[in-house]
Amino acid sequence: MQSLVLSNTLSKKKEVFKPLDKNNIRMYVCGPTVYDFPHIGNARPLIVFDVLFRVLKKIFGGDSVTYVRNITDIDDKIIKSSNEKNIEFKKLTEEITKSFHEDCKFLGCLKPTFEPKATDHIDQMIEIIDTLLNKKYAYEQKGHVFFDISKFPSYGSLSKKTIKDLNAGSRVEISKIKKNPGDFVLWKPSKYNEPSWDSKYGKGRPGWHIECSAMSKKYLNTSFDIHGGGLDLVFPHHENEIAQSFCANEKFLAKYWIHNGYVTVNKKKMAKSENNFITINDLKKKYNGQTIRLAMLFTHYTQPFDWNEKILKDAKITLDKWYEFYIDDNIKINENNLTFLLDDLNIPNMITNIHKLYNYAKEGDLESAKQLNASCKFLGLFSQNKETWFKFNKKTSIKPEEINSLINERNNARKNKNFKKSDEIRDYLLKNNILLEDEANETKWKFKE
RNA sequence: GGCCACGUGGCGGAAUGGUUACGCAGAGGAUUGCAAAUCCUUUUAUCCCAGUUCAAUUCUGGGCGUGGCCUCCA
Repeated sequence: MQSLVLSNTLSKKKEVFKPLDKNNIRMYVCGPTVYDFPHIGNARPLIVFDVLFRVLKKIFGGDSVTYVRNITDIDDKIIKSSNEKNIEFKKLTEEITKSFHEDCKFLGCLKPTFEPKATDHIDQMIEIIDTLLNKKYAYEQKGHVFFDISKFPSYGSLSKKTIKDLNAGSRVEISKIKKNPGDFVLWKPSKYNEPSWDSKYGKGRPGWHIECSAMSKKYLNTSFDIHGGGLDLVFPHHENEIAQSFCANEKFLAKYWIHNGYVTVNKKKMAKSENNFITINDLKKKYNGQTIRLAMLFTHYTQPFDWNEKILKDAKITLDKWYEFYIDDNIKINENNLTFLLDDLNIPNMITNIHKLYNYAKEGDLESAKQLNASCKFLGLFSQNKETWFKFNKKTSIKPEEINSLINERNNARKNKNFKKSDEIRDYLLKNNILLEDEANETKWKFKE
């Protein structure tokens, strides 16, 4: 099999994936901060890295891949949101986590190997902070512990920034208690009514980035293969993770840094703060998870994905076609049909290939139909059987018996050349989402949408 | 202000130093009472200007445009 190639943010190039240990492939992907319901921008990394997880398992064997996706269940936004809703922060994070899990399932994502929570790893975070303090990479100031970025010369290597550039036009008010404006907090004091943990630096809570360094270390060791997430995490989150992990462990954190492009709306980044987001919850009411999944896979993961309804319609039409050849059997994908994914997860090319398989299948080629199924299943599609798929979300007020009797009535009218009546019946059914197809010997019906 | 990414037909979207994918939509035809479905055929594109080259959409430089980051963000 040809080797897997991935776009590495670190080198800004496509690189051949060479595992640190081919019997133990390790991938860490930044999961959600559970303060609000996930939107489709959040869905993209779930889907992208789910496909990568499947590819790695296929290449190296299912038991040789460890995929960690954390849940950040303590941070300022969580505290703010729980205060606003006047509920305990644990209650909020549990509710959002539950919803998040439903969304993952809805989108056809496999469960990661581990899904650690930040609040279960406070001790591990404190351990790293201690190390950084001892090594003088961090300093204490009024109950805070800050990472001193001036002590880490290669700070900014991932995001191609320099400390000098960062200071040039900062839009954030410069904190007086930091040595450098770019220093970031490892530990901060909590107010009396905020969640807090005891530490030698005082009662407080961890800063934003330290949880990922702690959890990746615990589950994947100090160095691992792939670290992934959305493009907006490159700076400062991943940059800071690199700094603190490297300085604490004196080993590189991850070899391949993989980032998915933004989901945009009218070319503008989808974000909570822009108020241009659509939650997965909202979408559930209207679309099947596979439709959303395929729509997102139409675009290469490094490119921006501009959200619009036309793409969902295209995805639905495509799946309707492909599902005609659904086979209820577990068929293994062959190498030819998988190679597209090895080239930096070129799913658009894989989809083109599935269209070709579809055309051969239509000509009666069973092997193509089988590989169409295998390809779709590999991408996490075809998670329902054919019958359930075509019934999904179909609404009509007419009972099947009535449909059949109307069809009979119409066909009688057609025999008597009473086309006015037959067209009336057809229009009536169409208004109720029933589309008729007259074949040689019988009239078939299906849902229009 | 600094840094970065992107610009392909009506829409979505790959790829490539030469032969210009693919899907949706559109057009014409077959078929049909008319449709639908199906089948066949088919139109339309590489932001602009230079340079390198036998040849550039692809490489280089400049311009224009759009977007992103500069400690909320997937």
